[in-house]
Amino acid sequence: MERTAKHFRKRDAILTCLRQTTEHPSAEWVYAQLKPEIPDLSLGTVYRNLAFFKEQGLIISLGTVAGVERFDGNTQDHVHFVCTNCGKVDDLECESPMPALQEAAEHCLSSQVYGCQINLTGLCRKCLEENNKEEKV
Amino acid sequence: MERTAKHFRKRDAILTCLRQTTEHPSAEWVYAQLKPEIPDLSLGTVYRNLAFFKEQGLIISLGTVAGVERFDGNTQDHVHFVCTNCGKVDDLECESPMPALQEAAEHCLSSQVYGCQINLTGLCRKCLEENNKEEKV
DNA sequence: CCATAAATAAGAATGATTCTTATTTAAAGA
DNA sequence: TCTTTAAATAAGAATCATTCTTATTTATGG
Repeated sequence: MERTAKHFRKRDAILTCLRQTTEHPSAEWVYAQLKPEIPDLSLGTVYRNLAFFKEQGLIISLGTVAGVERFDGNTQDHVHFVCTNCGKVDDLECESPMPALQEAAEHCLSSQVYGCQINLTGLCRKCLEENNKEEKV
Repeated sequence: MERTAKHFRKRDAILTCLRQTTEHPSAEWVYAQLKPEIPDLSLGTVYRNLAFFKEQGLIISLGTVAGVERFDGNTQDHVHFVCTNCGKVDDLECESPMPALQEAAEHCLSSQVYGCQINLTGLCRKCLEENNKEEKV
C-alpha cells in the first residue's frame, strides 16, 4: 500500500504541525490547531498518531507539564526549560550533556540508553516580570 | 500548634518511607508500603502529603513514568535512569550537569531556574538479559 | 470546657488518555 | 471495473491517576 496524499492527510498534518511549531504542544493543542482546516479530525486520531510517531522516533515526548504530555518535533538532543507558572517550554541553546551521561549509565548500570529528557524548571522571563509588577502594586 | 508524635504520625511516616527507600516510588507504592502498619491510612492522605512535601522542597518529582508520577526523597541534584520496560529507576553516579545548564538558561532566557529533571531512558540490565534469553529460545 | 485550625478518611468528581466498534479509505488482484 | 483486504479513522465509552468535597478527628490555647 503506497503513501498517498489523501490516505495519510491527517497523519501528515499532525506531523507537519509538530514540526512547524516551537510550542512543544500537547495533543489538545495539535487538535485545536488542525480542527479548523480538518473539521472531521477527531482527538483520538491525534493521540493515536502521536503515539505512533513517538514509537517510530519521529517525535519525542518531554514528559508531562501540569498533568499533560508535551511533544517535540525536533528529535535532536537538546535541553528544555519549562515554566512551572505558565507552562511555556523553551529550547536551550547549549551543548547537550547527553553523550557523557549515556556513557556513564551504560558503564555504571550495564543498561542500554535510548533517550534523554532534560527539563529545567522555573519561571520564564514573562512570568518573572509579571511577578515584579504585582509586588510593586 | 506544635509538632507531636501522634498528630503528624502519618505525615512523618510518608516522608520517612520516601527517605528510606531507593525505589523512587509512586503514591500508590507508598500507600501499599505503609497500609499494613497504618491500617487507617487513606490514599488521599498520601497524595496530599506528597504534594505538600514537594511544595516545601522536602522531596522532588521525577515526572511520570508510564502515566504515574514518581518521587524521590533525595533532593540532591542527580541524574536518573528510567527503564521503559519495567519502570525501575536508578540513580546515576556522576556529576550533575545542572549548574552549567542553569547558568545557560538564566543567561540565554532571562529565566529563573528552580529545579532540574534529567532522565535517561532505556532498558535496564535485567530487562536486557531477559530480552536476550527470549531471543535464544 | 470551649473554640479554633490543621489533618484526615471516604468517596465523589475530574480529566487526560486509551480502548472499542463500526465506518471509511485506498491498494492490489481477478 | 468489481472484490477483497488492511489500515486509518470518528465517535463515544471506559479507564485510571489524581484532585476535590464533606464530615470527622485531633491537638492546642484560652
